[in-house]
Amino acid sequence: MENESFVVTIRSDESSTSVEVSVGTKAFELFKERSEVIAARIDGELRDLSHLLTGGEVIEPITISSRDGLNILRHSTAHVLAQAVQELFPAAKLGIGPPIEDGFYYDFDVETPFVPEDLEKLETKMRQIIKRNQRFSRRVVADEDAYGQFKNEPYKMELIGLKGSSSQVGEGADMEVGGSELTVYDNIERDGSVAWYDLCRGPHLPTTNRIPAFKLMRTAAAYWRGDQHNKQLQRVYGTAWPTKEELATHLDRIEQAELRDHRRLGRELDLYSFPDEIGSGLAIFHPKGGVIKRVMEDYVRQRHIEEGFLYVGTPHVTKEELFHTSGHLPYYSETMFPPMEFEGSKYRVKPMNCPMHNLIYKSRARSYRELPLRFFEFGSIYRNEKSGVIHGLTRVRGMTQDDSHSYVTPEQAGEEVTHLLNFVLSLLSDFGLNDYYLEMSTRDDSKKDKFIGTDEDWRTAESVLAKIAEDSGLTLVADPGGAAFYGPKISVQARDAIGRTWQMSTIQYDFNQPARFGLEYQAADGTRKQPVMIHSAKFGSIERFMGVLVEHYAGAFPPWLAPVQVQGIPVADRHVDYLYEIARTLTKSGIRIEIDESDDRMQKKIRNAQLAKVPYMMIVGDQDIEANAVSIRYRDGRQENSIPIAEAISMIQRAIDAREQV
RNA sequence: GCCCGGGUAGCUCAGUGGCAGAGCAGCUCACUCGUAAUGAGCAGGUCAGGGGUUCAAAUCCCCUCUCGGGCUCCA
Repeated sequence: MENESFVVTIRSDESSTSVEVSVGTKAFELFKERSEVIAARIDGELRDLSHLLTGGEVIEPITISSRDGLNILRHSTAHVLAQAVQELFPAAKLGIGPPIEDGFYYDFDVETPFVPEDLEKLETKMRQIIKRNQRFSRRVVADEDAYGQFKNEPYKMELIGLKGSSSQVGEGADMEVGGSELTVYDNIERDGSVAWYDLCRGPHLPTTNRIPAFKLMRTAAAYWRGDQHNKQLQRVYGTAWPTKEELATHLDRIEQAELRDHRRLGRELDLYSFPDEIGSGLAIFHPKGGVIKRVMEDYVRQRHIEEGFLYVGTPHVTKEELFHTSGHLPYYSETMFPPMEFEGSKYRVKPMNCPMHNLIYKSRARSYRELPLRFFEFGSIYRNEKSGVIHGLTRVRGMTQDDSHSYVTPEQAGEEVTHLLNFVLSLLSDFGLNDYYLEMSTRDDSKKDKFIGTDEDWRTAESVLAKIAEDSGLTLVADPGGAAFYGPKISVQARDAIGRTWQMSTIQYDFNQPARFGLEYQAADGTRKQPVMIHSAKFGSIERFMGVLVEHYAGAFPPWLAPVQVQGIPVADRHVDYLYEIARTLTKSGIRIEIDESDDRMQKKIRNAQLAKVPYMMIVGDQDIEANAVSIRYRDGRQENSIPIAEAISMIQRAIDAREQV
């Protein structure tokens, strides 16, 4: 055997070195000393460490903790799960099993859906497979051979047939057939026998015992290839991490996230509830939630007026003919509550406010001199959201939109959209939300029956919005097919503090309703022209926005939003009157103070105020009274003693006015 | 809407066919206290609702409502 050699380049973030290796060298031999390296990017392609080098390659090590490395770890763990499922449930058919954010899933077609106890059995089996230390071994197969080897796996057969048209395959499935050639990964036992194999693009960990820490999280059903007309498969979600500590940290993060769930905090802080007696997806606001809601509304109403909006009011129900005019029937009827028969007419609760605002516009002749004409209200709307999607305050059936409609000339449209976007962003910032991105929702050209209007009008509308969205400099995500039936939209997707995103503010460009309602204005040249209307909700819905705020602040609101701003705590009964005296002054300035005159001990009162997440505890005892002062304790345990009364009040007032967090 | 899992006191939960339970919250009484739970007592339930099996059902079966997780949907 010749001892021929050649040169390859190893590149890492900062450096690049050439090494001479002998023919037949595999990638892992370059990283023998580095157990954290689990794969390699070779000439730009992710490869297994068993990849055979032929000379001249540029090789980047992939560590298990890198983004690619985590995906590989999780994808390999998904394979181990699938193997475990088929060992325990031999009749199970394989779906797909991709890595996802923080974990992975694998879909299976099984006769009986998995139950929670199955997860424990599967975890035990997976640990055995990991211990057996099987090798992940890649091989390329021809289509014909693949059909033979997967003849008992109908879903894999379907994917093989779809190879190369990955856009049609469905989310996640490119892990199976995303490459240019079909590959199979064999799981090979230490005795050389093949324990299991799966259609897969790879790459994978070298062996199963390179999975340091994993956990199966939950089961769920999922439609095959994401289409509700297809069969539902049983999905198992899991997570995997480079170390046991990171797994523990991840599980702890999830626990922390549950503590700030707005449904839980709503109950604990007595903000709102969802009584069965009223119906699913319909919230009631308790006094403390009512304070937050009112402060939000007062503030946003004031800001609208400052921005040139005219406050209007419209009813909750209307004869349904109005929605034929607007196009909601039939385009939107599935999402509307069914009609009520009344005095020979069918009435509907409104799912949107725009038709009503159009009637205000139409109530008299309009001149170009009035435009932009901006109507705004808190419109209570009702939508028949499917039962399975209702979720606390963030997905409800009855909500209030801070809804506006700007009627503009086509020439003014761009400027008005810019104005609205800036307005929206300033409001988000006032509420302390700064983690969001924009989404641009356009028409799906293949589903024209879901949208009204001409191609040309849609092109115009989409280009106006797209330009402004791009000019904003914010992250912009495309959402093809997500437009309203009457026009495209820009929306703000805000992240709550635990990373979930919600559609909040929307700005929609609508050329359809002005035409359907016959809206017009008299132009400077005396002709009658059709306005464009721009729909916009700044919070989106007050309910959803409040839900996101509760989670963002974990219930510890900045003083201007806090239901109780100051909790008065007397050290003993004899200090109560002094507190009430101070409370009179605070109440006069509009500061919300409550005094705890229960016969709890002072320590208990502090605990209660702490659990209620009140921003200022005003504690008063003999020493404070003597000094004509108060002591202020904050939620983080910080305390300032003996602050003169006037100074304490102005300090609190300043924080409220500045909308600061304390 | 679909799949799975839940629903026991205001809240969090125990209770696998044989008398309905605990902690917290609530109420009463005592204590008047300087930084995250004072003590004692009392009250609180159509075990989601309806139907069935059984001598006997919170417990087993069926239907409905509802909540949770996920999928689909999401102006």
